[in-house]
Amino acid sequence: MMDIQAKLDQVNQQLTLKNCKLTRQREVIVRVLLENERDHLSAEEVFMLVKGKFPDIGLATVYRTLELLNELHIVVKMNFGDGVARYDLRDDDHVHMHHHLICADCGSLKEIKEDWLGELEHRVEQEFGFKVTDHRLDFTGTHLTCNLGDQCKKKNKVS
Amino acid sequence: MMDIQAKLDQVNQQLTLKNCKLTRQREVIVRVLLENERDHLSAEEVFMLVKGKFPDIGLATVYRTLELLNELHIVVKMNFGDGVARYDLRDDDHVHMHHHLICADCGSLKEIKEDWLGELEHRVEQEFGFKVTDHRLDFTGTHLTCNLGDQCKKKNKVS
DNA sequence: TTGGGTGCAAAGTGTTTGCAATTGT
DNA sequence: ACAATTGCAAACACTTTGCACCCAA
Repeated sequence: MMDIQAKLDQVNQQLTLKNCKLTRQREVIVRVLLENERDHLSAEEVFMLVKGKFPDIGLATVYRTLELLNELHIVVKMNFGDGVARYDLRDDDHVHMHHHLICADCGSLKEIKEDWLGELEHRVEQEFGFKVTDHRLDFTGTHLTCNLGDQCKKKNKVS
Repeated sequence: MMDIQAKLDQVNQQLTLKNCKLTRQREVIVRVLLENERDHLSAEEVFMLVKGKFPDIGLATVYRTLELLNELHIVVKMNFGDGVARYDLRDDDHVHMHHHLICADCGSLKEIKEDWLGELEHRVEQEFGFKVTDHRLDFTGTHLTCNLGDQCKKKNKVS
């Protein structure tokens, strides 16, 4: 996990390359993403969190910034099928997406940080002449110790 | 691949269990899905195709039917991140979803019918105490022989 | 016959866009 | 200074819902 200033410098550098500016709004958004690396925040959630630090921000700015950060490969835009896009800061050392365990009972989401697909990607390249640049692997099911209750997000259940 | 009447009977049987009726609209929708098993149709696409055989159908009926068929596990509802849900008739012999190759150049989508994840699912169960009931595996990249042109759907490109 | 199903139009989502005002470099 | 960026509101695209009428069992 990088420290905040280093990350901001890195972001600023990438923005500059694209003739873009590091505004206060964008800075706050990056900070919020950094402070919530564990979650997969939706634009609306980012908006709420950012509003705490910068009340005048508009939702459109959040969408525009997240889209921009996605193009710069600073965040990954994901979609778990619940109708909202979710955004994650991209690790520098992990080119590939993490895998996910989605609990059908409580809707919770766990990340697996390892990359389990190296071999399969090789196989795809061999058998199908398809050069893989990214992948996505989600498992749906139930974790046996599912603690329904406070954390239960059944309403947000995927698919 | 089942014949049409057999599939309709099977659907009818499942509908009956849920106190639902096999209406003409529902029958036409199932026929359309059966005739386009290779594609991953969106609701709108199903609507267009159904309209050819049953011009008076309403879009809402298509959505309601696809949702119903999804609940009955007759179709799978998928989401490739392009903002539309897509629906596929579920194979009887393949419990799990197929895997997908999504070409970043032309947006085309190829299916891999094999299940490559048996071992990984076992590992998830062991290491995380998570019972997998379904999964999803998509690879993004480019196929070397990408024929841009007629088939190019870049506009619909995922993510 | 009657409860489930339908079409239509209106209402909901989540997201994008046009524009005048504002801001970072 | 001036292009990039912002907030707002309106526009969008996809999907869901309320309701009076309709039809399959």
